[in-house]
Amino acid sequence: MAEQTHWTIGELAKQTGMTVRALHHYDAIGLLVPTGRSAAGHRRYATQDIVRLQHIISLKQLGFPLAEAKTLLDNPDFRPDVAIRWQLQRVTEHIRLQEDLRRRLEALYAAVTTRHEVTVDQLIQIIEVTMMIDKYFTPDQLAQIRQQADQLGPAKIKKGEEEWPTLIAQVRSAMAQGLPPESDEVQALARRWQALVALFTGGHRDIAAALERMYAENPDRATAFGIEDPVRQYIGQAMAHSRD
Amino acid sequence: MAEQTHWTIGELAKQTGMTVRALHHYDAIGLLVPTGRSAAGHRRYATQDIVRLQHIISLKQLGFPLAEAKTLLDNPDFRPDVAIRWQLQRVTEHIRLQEDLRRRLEALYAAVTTRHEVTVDQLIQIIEVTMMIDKYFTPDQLAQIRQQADQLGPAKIKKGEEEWPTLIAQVRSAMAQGLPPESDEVQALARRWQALVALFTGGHRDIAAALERMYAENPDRATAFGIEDPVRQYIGQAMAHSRD
DNA sequence: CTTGATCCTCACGCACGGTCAGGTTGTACG
DNA sequence: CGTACAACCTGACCGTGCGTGAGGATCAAG
Repeated sequence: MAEQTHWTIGELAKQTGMTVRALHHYDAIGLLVPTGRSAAGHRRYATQDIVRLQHIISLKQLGFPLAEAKTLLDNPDFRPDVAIRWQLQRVTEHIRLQEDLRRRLEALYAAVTTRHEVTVDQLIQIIEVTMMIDKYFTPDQLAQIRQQADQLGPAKIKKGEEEWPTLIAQVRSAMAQGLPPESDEVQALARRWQALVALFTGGHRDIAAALERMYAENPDRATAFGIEDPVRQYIGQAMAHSRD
Repeated sequence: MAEQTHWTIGELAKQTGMTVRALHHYDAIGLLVPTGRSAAGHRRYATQDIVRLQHIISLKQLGFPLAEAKTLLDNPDFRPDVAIRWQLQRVTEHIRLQEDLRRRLEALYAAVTTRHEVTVDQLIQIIEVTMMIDKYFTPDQLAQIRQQADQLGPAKIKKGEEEWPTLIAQVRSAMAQGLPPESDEVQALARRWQALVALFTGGHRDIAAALERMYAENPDRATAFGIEDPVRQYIGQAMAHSRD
């Protein structure tokens, strides 16, 4: 019962869990060229080929590209620690990006499931809003906003949201009547406006500023919320006056 | 100064930050076919094309494949929440796999940097050991092992590791003398063996069992550590006897 | 009319094999 | 010795999302 000294490609595949096609590929790119061939051209793998294949599989499982596995295995004077650290950095960076993505998808999923029967157009709207939010607010600020929302609770949030249309209508009406921003009536509206903003921003000045910047730079979005540019500028002047 | 109503491919690319080549590609796969062409065959993009491109970019940033973006944009009656949840699952699963990878790479990096001047062959050895460890121990068990290592501190670990060769040599010598496993001398060795194992396993029976199984199923690895199969079986009998 | 920028259509390349297609060899059985 | 059937061979296209030319036509400005 002599030990087997060479194997066919199918035997090797079965032993190692690779596919025959993969081994063909490794042969084609010079990563694992079998030691011999039979008279009819069938690949014959010897012990050293098996060892090398094990090495290849190990490196592959660590996410190394095949080309780099080849480099490593062909130059024994390579610095493994450098290679590993490099690979580690690649993977870490990749994970960071994917986690950003997951956060966005989760925010999106939450936004979509609170409404029902969302159309694709609405979905795109929501995507663009969440993207924009990521652009204008820092992660810190987002965390503060969430915290403030938790403190308020759903009921108060709903009440606050419902107050907006009324307030905007009143501002628009004041503007139509030609009332100056400094007038007592408009100043009262400006105070209510600021209070409502503070309700959601938790009183953080920087968050309110980022919000203002977002609406200023994206008038379309503001209009979608009911605030046309003139309205925004009008109430902006009134609030600026009250700050003096 | 009339509003522009159509754009060339270059203008669109500059506006949206895409490359001309990408827009060619989207045209080729039918994802974004320009509304018109000039007499000479140059692509002319109209307003609705810009809107659609914005949508495409949004979906792409969420990691949707282009084919799926096409499906979504072409069937307005698609269920967005389903699509998002599906995408979320894909991303989550992907992150999980990448994190497994990172854990392995970190363990590997730690193992490599504690030695110096690691050759590729040694690297492969280490990779195979860490892979095997992941196979035989549950994450829980690995955490317990790490905890035990932290409790011991580097000095005691080193001392324990240095004790192994001596002990193995004594066992081998006892075996060569033909001492039965039940003899007092061998029983003493077995007790020291168990104590040494317990030092690293923190006394957890399941971890010791997994370790035993790992060595039993990978005699090569055991031999590399200095424990040939006969030695392992001999001391195994001695320990089994002492358990009765 | 010339020039330089922009546009067009092929067509290959990348990583890692999956998946046929069409043909040859190896091996076990009768 | 013939016949199956399994296993092997090479060659080629496919998917993902474009990058990167090649080689030629068109556009806008001077």
